[in-house]
Amino acid sequence: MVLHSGCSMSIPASMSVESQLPTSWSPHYNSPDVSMVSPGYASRLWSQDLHPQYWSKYQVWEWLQQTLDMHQIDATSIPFSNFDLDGRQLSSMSYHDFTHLAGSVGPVLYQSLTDLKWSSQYSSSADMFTPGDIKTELDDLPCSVLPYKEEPSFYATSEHLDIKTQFQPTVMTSPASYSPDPKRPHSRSHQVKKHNPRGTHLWEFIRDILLNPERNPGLIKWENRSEGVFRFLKSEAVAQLWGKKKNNSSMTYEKLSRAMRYYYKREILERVDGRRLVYKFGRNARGWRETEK
DNA sequence: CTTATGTTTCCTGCTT
DNA sequence: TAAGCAGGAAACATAA
Repeated sequence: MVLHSGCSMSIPASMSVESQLPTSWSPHYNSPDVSMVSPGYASRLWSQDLHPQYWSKYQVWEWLQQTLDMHQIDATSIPFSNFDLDGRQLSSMSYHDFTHLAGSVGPVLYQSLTDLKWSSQYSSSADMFTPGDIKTELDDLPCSVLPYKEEPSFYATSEHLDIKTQFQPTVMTSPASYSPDPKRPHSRSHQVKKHNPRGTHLWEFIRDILLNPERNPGLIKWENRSEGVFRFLKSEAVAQLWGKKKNNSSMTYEKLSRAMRYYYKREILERVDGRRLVYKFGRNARGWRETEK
């Protein structure tokens, strides 16, 4: 466990699925209401109005996830551990720092951040934004106090992605059109997938859990990492988690699995017969490989 | 308002 | 027997 020490799950042997969930997941948003605006896909953009300077580590991490997603870059392409930073630290990084920490993906991240810094200056009434003296400790609240209730949306993945991803200058196979700017309609030379609220489709949700063994111990497990075969260990718990994300408390594995089966036709998943709770990523699922292509 | 997409919900029947 | 798996149908939610 690399998590905040105070958050160990001290739950009795068998309990409701609720308690099996990684309750340590308690990102804290400064604007509580934001997450409720659109129930389904809450927190569309980690508070657009909040200058990156004030992000917590969690928010930095979430920005990373979303930016990679937006650019269709495999999440394992960069060593997340290099980004265990809060907004203040992140904001002080130079272009060079980014390329150093994220290789070829660095420029994309740098651009994205620069854009966010810029736009947030105008969208928020932030008169301040004095570099250097802000302390973002939102991240370290005792999680026990927080009711596992209406968290923002991304508990599936975590900051401490301690994947074996050695820092490899993985050059994206695709020209990776470096056109950041996730928010401005113009200047998007990159066709963002249609109808994808923010990279939160079921299969992506599952994938992200898989990529975060530390945050989600025992929910889903790789059966064959290189082949993309995985198995649900706590099917109902995963379903509850999914339901929580979609603000649907009546989600069950039965229903979740129906949605999973629809992926066969789209080749996002491949059929694995004979083995219960086992699925396999198909050719149209991206971002799950250790080293993409 | 209309559509397409991506589920969500329910169900019948079969397999482990 | 319980828990999964297969899909068809139809309802829904969201985004464009």
